[in-house]
Amino acid sequence: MIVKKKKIETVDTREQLLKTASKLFGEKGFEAVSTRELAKEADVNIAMIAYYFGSKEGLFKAMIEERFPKTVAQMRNIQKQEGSAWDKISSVIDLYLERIMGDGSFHKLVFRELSLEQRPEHRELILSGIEKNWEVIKTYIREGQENGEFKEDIDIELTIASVFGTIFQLINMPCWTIRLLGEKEEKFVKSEAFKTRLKTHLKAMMKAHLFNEQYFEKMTPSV
Amino acid sequence: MIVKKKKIETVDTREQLLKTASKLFGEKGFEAVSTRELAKEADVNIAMIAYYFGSKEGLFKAMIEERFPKTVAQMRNIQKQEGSAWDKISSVIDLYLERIMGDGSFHKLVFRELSLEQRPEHRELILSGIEKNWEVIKTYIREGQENGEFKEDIDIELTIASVFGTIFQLINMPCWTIRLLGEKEEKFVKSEAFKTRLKTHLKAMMKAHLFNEQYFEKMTPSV
DNA sequence: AAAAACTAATTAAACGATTGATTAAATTAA
DNA sequence: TTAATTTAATCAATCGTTTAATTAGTTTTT
Repeated sequence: MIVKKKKIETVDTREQLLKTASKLFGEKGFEAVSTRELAKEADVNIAMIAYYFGSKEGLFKAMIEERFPKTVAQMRNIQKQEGSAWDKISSVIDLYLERIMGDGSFHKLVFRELSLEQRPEHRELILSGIEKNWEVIKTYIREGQENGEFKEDIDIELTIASVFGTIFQLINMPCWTIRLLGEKEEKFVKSEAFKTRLKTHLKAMMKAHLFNEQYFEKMTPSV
Repeated sequence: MIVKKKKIETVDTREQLLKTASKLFGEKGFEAVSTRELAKEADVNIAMIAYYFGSKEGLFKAMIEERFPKTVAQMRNIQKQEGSAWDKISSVIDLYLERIMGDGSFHKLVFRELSLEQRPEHRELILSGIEKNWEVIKTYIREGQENGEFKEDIDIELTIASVFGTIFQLINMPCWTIRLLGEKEEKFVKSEAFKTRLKTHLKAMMKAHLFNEQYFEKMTPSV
């Protein structure tokens, strides 16, 4: 009988490490954060990293693995939704933006890791975690093409890249964004005003790009 | 009379360090590359880093500073060019894609640095180096709006973010790109076939997004 | 023209500091 | 009592940097 014998409600320590890891790795990068700094920020003893995760890299890996399941669940809800293909795509954009803007440093970390030629096993972990995100959009663009809502000659994959690319460019590099917009403070990028502006732009651009002309003229722009 | 007194034909060492730094920092990130590894790859003694650049960070800084002047010069040529606003934007997209795809790891490095909350003085250095790039596009979109070629209600700044975001998403994270496209090898992202595909998509999307309908109907799609 | 003096470039070795990881002892809660 | 958790101290390895000595090309002196 394999059972956990003791179950103390400490809870915190492990969770604190995961939370702090997400924050610091996102802000500074994996190698730039020392285990001592991480433990101190989490208010936990250094040895706890090895105790719970085996190593610094184990902590990194665990953090990635335990974050993704949430996002997949959210995507499922959209798939059940009724409505036009455009309505669904619009919902995906909304959901994705809410999620990313609510947790900036984790997504910074994720996409920074994909740009590095290190730790291929981590990249694989991440890719399989985010694959669902673009598969959903792909499905809806196809759906829109089949019922004549969208143009036939759309490069679906690169269109997906444009959606995600726009978001990440703006959210993951706030210093670039405020410079582009002539804003003063980086926190502007996290504001509701900016979120709305980004949604408006993305949807306007995607409408122009995706819709067939006859459909487009019939539409009442909703934004 | 200010003259170089001694001129030994060593030359290489300094340049080798800059070149290797661009490559390794781009591939692995600044902190992940040790001075020993860098010196070995450059086939140069470690002490040469301090000798020419003062420190590892000095090397990083010098590398950034000495790379940007080239790109600014290229931009100037486009500004002289005659033609419609769209022609100019099209040229900027072409030029920018050629440049980035010809030197992947430097641009990886640049935009990774912008996503980090470290070394603010480096970020400032980079931002002032790339500011010209988007200012040019901004000018041309305005030009197109003024002569009726483009729509009036375009979010110019976020449109720029979409152009750069699309490119960086695809070029800086090749593992993501080949997964999205169902390709096998990462070198596909550097191929001429992919470059053409990306240009086609970007221009098609921007045409739909920017052009006024009446202009758009008159146009003969050139791609 | 040869020798000496000079100087920039390069080297191998070592510096102290910090890294990620581990230990054995102490503490905690069931 | 017992096992899970936490602690402080320490490990060897590696980090970025510095040093003192050497090489090689240039200039000056003889």
